[in-house]
Amino acid sequence: MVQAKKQLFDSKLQRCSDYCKALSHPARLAILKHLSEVQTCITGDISSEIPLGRTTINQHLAELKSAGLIQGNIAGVRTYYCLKTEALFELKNLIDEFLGQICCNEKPKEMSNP
Amino acid sequence: MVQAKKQLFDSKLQRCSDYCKALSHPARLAILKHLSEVQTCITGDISSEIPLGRTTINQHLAELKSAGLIQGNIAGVRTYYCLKTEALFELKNLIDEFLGQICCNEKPKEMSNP
DNA sequence: ATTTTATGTCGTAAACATACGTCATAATTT
DNA sequence: AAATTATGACGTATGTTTACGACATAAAAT
Repeated sequence: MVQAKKQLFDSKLQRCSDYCKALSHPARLAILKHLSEVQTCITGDISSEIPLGRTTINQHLAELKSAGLIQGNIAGVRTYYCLKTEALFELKNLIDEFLGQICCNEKPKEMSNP
Repeated sequence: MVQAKKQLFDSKLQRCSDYCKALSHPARLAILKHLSEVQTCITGDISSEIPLGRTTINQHLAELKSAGLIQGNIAGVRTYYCLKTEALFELKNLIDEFLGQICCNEKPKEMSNP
């Protein structure tokens, strides 16, 4: 395994990069956006919204699910997907914290510290 | 080209996913973090900080450069790298905007009007 | 002038990601 | 009971990323 080198890094950097990876394809961003608009919907709705084949969408959904950003609830023959807002907040916090550390000050109120 | 399908998506989603892709490896996050701590340094410093071979680091540096997140200034035999803060702010804004749209309200301060 | 140093370029193997077709299956509908 | 529908699982071709060794080159040090 060549990619095992990822394990050598700080676990916070790993989690942050994993979330970023989940966001690293426009189809996945479009899926998240669509889910936020309709709250919940089935796979078929998503694949008719987005210009990719159904199985490709399914693959992207599986990735978002394994990143923890969405969840699927099975109801008979359908699976209803929705956002996992806790994870989206965690992601936001991780990215904000990272960017705050390296550049964009995340807490512009705290002027009184080295 | 299979990946040409990316072109079918909204350009803002594309830019956002491209930035996220640049952040999708812990080595690249570690490089950005190191650069923020030392302001500027040469390739060799980075590859002794980070547990990967020099050419691998070079590859990651090239990716960060092509994403516009860092720049390298040649001085004799050395190349001094530093962060490009404008790009980091743009990245922050894009991600904040995206996450704000889908979940985490991005402007909790603005209760009235600009 | 020769050696050392810092970096970039090229090649490449292995692993992963992307995109989709086909098949299997289980719940509805007819 | 048979047909339809929605989805997941599997296979696979092509493309991309990751990781690194080997070589090239140009500046600096000796």
